[in-house]
Amino acid sequence: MPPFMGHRRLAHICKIVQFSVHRSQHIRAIVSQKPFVSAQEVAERAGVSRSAVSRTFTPGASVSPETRRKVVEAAEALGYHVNHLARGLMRNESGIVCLIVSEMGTPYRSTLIRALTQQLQNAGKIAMLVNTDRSDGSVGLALRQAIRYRADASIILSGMPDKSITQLCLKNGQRLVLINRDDDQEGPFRINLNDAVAAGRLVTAFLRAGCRRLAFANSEAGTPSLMAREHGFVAAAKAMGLEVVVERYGPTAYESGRVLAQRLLTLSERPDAVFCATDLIACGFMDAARHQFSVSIPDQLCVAGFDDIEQAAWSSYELTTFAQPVEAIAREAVRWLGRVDAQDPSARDHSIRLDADLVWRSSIRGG
Amino acid sequence: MPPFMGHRRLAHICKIVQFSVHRSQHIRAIVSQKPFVSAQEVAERAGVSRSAVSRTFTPGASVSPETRRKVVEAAEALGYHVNHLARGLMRNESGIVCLIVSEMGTPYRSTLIRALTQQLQNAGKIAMLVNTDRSDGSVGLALRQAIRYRADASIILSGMPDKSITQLCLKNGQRLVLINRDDDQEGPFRINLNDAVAAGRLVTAFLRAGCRRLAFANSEAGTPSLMAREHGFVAAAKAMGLEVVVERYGPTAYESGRVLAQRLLTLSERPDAVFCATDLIACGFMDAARHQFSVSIPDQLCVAGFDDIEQAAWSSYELTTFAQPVEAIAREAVRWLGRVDAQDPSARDHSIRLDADLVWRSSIRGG
DNA sequence: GCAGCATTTGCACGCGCTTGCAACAGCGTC
DNA sequence: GACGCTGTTGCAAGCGCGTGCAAATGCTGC
Repeated sequence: MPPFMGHRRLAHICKIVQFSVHRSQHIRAIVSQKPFVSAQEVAERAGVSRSAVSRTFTPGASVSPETRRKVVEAAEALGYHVNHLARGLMRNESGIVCLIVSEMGTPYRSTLIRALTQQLQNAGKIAMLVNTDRSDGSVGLALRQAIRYRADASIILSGMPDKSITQLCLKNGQRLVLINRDDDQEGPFRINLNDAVAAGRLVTAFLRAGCRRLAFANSEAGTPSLMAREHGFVAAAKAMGLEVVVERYGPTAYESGRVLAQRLLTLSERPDAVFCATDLIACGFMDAARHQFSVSIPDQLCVAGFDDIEQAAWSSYELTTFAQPVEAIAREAVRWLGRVDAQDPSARDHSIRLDADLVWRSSIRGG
Repeated sequence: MPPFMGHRRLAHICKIVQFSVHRSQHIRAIVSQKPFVSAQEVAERAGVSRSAVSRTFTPGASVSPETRRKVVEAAEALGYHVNHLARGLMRNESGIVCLIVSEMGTPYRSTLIRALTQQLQNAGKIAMLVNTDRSDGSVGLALRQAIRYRADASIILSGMPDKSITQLCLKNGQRLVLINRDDDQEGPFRINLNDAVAAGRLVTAFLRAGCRRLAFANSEAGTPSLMAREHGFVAAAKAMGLEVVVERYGPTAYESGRVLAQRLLTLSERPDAVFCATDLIACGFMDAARHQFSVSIPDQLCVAGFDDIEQAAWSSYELTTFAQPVEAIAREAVRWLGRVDAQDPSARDHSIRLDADLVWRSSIRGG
């Protein structure tokens, strides 16, 4: 059985010909040159040893200005680029950080991805993106993929890994960051928001606007952060002596907001204030409320959301909402990765909570 | 000067101790175990040679069922994962595909990224994400990064690389895919839409709705695809004997749509049909038209967009628009990558055009 | 029992890179 | 002039893996 051989591999063999002659004679005819230039070739051209080349491209290594100049010159001429695969192999540090995320088409997720890639690049790292929209065990699969590529760390934006997989990662020297995955696992670095606190503050805002019949519109996803918002809201309302009508439906999306509006606005006692677990839900809710039930916002109904996606600021919505501190989240995540590289022993298990500031717009009276 | 040494490297040295004894005595005290298990260890545990392990994880290699079983068992127990860095080094094929994109927070871009990552994963590849929001030469930088990681290919969703950089990539054996970057460069695979044709069809739609005073709202980005829409629209209108008022402003974003509305709706001869180069622009335009100028859509003004982002379907907009065939784009891109892997010689330079279907919603009368 | 064959296995080399070590060059000092 | 010191360079080992080749193994048929 002829062994598999990609064409790029073939190209490469042209060099092996020095050692085993009888191969490659017909092969040489097919492909003329090997695709990448190696440090070896740069070294030859510059008239120095291969290690000199290596050192030239290693910050902090000891090279004389003269050799460096010769090397850089040769590298430039040949179009040489350090092979990060090989470098990662030696250094045992690939510079790759794996981003594990589902529903990356949604506004909040994509904004976070943008911020993370940006910050990672600033820190000299590079993002690898794994889509986990498919099956449910896919976070585990994604982490395995990360391990295969020897990613220095994985940042999980959606879903939850099994504890066993988490352990596998940590044992393999992978750093793990969980964003908004409120969890008690030891080991990973956890970034969360003060969801409950924020939600609580909103009750006062609603009261001040004169609302009395509060409702909470949630999805059925049951994510810890979504549930924290719900519980925080309900608890704070109860503390004020108010009941909250809680409705949950479907995925965390626009369409669900519409359905939730249908349910909540057809109640005999129609709510006059709704806190939607997410801006996306809020947009759907507002659209249905206005166009289907002719409810005037904020006159007859006050609405708030969470995330502060771009659309919340659009003048069709003018949604009062809590802003995800996206930049701060990304900064903290990347900063932790850097810190851990420096000093391992402590600081392994860590967790922070950030605040989500309320952004006032006109979907709530007063303000 | 003490050479730089990451902690993970230190961990590794614990094995070297077998060869050079006098090192690492104090090091061993610091870190106890090396992070990753290698094929060597699996081989030892399974009682076979290292090559047997390698072959077990190489599809199509010759291994007896018995050895395979032993190897898989040992690998499972040890938590072994093939090192794709090393594999990529040998095979000269990393499995990495680089996605180069700016403004990845916008709906259209993020949807495309989602589709691409999904398809790539299905094809056994993995996406590396490079954010080029920063400087302007950053596409070149991004491509260099792709070369450093020996990505099998780069897919460019935004910006345009210099011809020199393109050549560098191709010379280095990198495949290149340009999406919606209408260009005449040889070498890269180019996926484009029939922008002009689509834009032309819209003129008829506007006429059928009884519109006579046409306008085109564009950004100042000057992207080939945006300009193609503009020119296609203007040309088709001219063929019908109609002039088009063209206005351009700012980046391709919601805010620009608002400004464009301000400009176009304050004209003495106010247009009764506007084609916005992008859905995002259209949303801004509609919002300003309605809330600022109290224009009723579609009664007094017909609006169309391009992309069919999720928000276009929201009931605040109900925007008639051209759908980017996102899934088809992703499929074609990935398919081409696969094809090229198989047979290099021909098919290097290739280009396809896909159709953008018109999605009818209520922002144009009739339909 | 042995030649002939197909299948499996181990050896050894090399992918491109980093880095410890030793050798070496240059230079000031006693 | 010998010595020590600092800064630079080449050597060679090795990161974890794939794979050609040859040796080994198992099997069939005479």
